[in-house]
Amino acid sequence: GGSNNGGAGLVELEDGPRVVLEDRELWDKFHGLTNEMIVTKSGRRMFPVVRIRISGLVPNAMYNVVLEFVQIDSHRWKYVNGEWVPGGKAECAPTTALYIHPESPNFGSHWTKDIVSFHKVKLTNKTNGNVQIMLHSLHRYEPRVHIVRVGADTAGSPDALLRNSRASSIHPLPETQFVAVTAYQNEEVTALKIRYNPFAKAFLDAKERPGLDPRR
Amino acid sequence: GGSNNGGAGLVELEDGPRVVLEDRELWDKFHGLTNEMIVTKSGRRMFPVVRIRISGLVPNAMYNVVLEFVQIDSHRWKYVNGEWVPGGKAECAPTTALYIHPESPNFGSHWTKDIVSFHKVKLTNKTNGNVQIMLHSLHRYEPRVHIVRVGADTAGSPDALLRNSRASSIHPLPETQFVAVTAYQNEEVTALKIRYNPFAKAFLDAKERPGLDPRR
DNA sequence: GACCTTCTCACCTACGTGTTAAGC
DNA sequence: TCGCTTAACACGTAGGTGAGAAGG
Repeated sequence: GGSNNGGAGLVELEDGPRVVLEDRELWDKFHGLTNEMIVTKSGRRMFPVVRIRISGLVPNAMYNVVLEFVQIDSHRWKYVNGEWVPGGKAECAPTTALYIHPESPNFGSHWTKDIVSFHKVKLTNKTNGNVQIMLHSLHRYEPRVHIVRVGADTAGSPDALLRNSRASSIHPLPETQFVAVTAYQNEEVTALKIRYNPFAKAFLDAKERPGLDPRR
Repeated sequence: GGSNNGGAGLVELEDGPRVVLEDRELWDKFHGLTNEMIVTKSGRRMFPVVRIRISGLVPNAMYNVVLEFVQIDSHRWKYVNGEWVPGGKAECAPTTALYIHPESPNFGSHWTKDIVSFHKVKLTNKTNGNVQIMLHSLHRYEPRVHIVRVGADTAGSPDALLRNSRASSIHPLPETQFVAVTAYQNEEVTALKIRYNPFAKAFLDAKERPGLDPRR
């Protein structure tokens, strides 16, 4: 802690966990277009991947790190004439979707020593009994990170852990907001996904090679 | 606990963690031939995979689960005329190799709710700075499982954790003993590896299809 | 030469992409 | 019809096999 240091020129002015989003430039590219994330029955990974740098934890204390998906509003959205517009009232109640980082629980020193990546989280539109995140297609979401202190005698469901708010901090990631879709609507978003996601390289080749590739 | 129950017909007669090896039939096939495990510079997975079922943990307590590779004797071994025979004295001091299960640390309830698999452990003969297990080729090893109780204020190196033996239990897995090799010596071992490891299916096809495959 | 190690290779497993056509 | 969802598909990434040739 450092809040009672008398303010002697310290950079850290606040106590408690701090979270910084990685790949900000990439996220901003998508956010500027209104980002979309595919949801499928079997679950789809996110791209870009939510990756964060954490600091301000007690090294020897134990924490869970949780990614939450908050439904931003109660509207259903439509993509018409190149822009997203709100439709009627939402037909479904906003649900809380929680993804516990698979390295949880772990020591503060573990979470802060390296970038924490949520590349394994999968988004779905079906209520699988799995560990996947169920979202409503054509609704908007904002990912948030929760850092929850746990002890060797603290157990219970993820929800119970989050409600124990005295030992929990919340870190919104507004740059990672997105609309859940079953198929991409904005072709500029599709182009960005293909350009930067290595798993979509097959489609990048088809579009970029003619004219740019000096081979042959 | 159950050691002071007066022996009223209970199955569990002892306190503390219990470990049972999975895939016993498969392991016994290899053990009967004297099992071999490949070591490479970049690290090689084990096959069969060490998979265990754990019980007898305190659900809300925190544990590390560790796989240790104990050099059985100080001899160097040779494969001559179809059998393994001890050579001269060992030229290298027996080392202790520890692999902390990647889900560590975790609650007792986590470790006991499902099979714990060590499929990601990699064996090497080079001192990489990595998390890989360094073994001496042509020496014999016995894998052992350590279950180490840890608290939110317990930190330190893996070795330090193991030496804190008051909160640690050791579970030898004699059926998983093997000779570390850079190339298989016993062709019967090779045949078993090909037969049961899905990643070696290419070689299974080449050997089993002619005469057995009704296609064509 | 005999023995052991290293490297490259074809051939797998496993699964992450957007596309496309069909379904509703 | 139109809008949205689903499933099959081709084509990638990523990496686990023993074989076999080459090296020491």
